[in-house]
Amino acid sequence: MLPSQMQSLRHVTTAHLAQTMTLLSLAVDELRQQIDSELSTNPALEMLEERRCPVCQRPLPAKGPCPVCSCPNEVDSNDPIVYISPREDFYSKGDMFEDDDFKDGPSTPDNEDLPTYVLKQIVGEFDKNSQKIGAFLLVNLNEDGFLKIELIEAARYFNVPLSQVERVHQAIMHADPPGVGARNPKEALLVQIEMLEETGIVPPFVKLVVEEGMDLLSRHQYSTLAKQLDASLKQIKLAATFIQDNLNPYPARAHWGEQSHHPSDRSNVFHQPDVIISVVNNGKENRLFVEVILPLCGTLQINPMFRQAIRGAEEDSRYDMKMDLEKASLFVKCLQQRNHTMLRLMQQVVTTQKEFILHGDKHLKPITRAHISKELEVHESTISRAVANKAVQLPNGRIIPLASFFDRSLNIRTVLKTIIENEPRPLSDTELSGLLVKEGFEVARRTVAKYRAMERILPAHLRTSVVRK
DNA sequence: CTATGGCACGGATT
DNA sequence: AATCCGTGCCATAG
Repeated sequence: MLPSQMQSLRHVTTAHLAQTMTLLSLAVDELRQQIDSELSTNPALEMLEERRCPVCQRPLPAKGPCPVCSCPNEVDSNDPIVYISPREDFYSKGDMFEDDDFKDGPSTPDNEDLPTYVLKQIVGEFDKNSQKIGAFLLVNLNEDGFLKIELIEAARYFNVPLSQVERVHQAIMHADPPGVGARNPKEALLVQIEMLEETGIVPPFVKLVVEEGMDLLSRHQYSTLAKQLDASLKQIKLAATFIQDNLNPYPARAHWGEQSHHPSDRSNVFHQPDVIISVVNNGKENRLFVEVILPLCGTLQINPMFRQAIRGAEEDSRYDMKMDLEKASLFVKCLQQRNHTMLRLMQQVVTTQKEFILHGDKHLKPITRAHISKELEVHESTISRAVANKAVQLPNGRIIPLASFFDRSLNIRTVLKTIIENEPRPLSDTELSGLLVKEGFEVARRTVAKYRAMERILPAHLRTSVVRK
């Protein structure tokens, strides 16, 4: 073997490592870009257009949904299903991933197609029929994101019971952006409040204000409002600022983030999850269904024609072609490795965090990347890369960074929140610390303060005592 | 005097 | 090696 060839080989193997690492740390949209560019520059690569059902492994029809495949394919065990999914747009409407680069700023739901965006989030939960209903509803949104038809109309149109339409409608409103598809600002706000209640503390009276006093609220007549609701002016003002800061009566006008948001907390809003977790309620047991999104609908492979062409090629062009071939197979391998790692990672994470995924923040187990890396027998940095910049969508529609699965204090914080919610008088940090220790969480008084800050909970003397009627 | 927020240090995590 | 996080000490506000 010639030294130059040796060198190129070695070069290739180190490149292999490097590329695997970079691929691993890419999020879906970045990965898609990468694949596209590789595909267009390297003639040795080709894509085999093919979609297989992830569960039953049968090829899918070119079009049409198969989120949870319709062939009942029972593999019963309690283990979560984890698989690599081909591309997430079950409803492909043309190719929305054209060359329209990121030049015109980050993609917001505004320049995406809102109906499609929302639809993608809910298809997993429903059968074909309900999906159609969802699509129908979403098409009939106005520019503010409100539903401009009555639910009954939809029910008549599809000839299904109203309750079914209502279920779909609920799912839509709970998708991102929260409250989309509501029939009026009030409904949107209520949905948002409901969703916030799951994760954070909503000050007293907020709900009541929205329910009873929308018009007064919009006219800033706080004192009247206070009288009417039998609350203090302070409480009403608190509620009002909360509404202004955290809620959005017009869900589709997505100028939601980036305002007075404190530096801590509040994950950036990810619009494209790398992993989607849903529950399959297969009769008896809730089984988790995890898909790692792959921005491809087919298999990447070496073009066999290209191999042949090499043999008949001229001597001088041969070298270049060989390099291309090397690069192509390298890329494919790296991609496989990435998928493999992601798969194992998710398998592990989902298994240990099942409770959290199903039942909320309180059940998050404080796990570290180091721990996972030991389980999987890979280097810590591998896990770090795999976790970084990724987003996962939970069954309830929330999209959170994958890193939150490794939050060391989220569980304590939520316990703290519930304590504060339930104790009738404002407790000082010291008292809270004591209570937490009783629950089995050893935290110093100072730390309680930090957690409070993270959750944007006001200090005791500014907290209004809980409503008592 | 008590309750909190700020700063900074040390150990864990990445 | 760089960063994050819990915690202690101290100053300040109520």
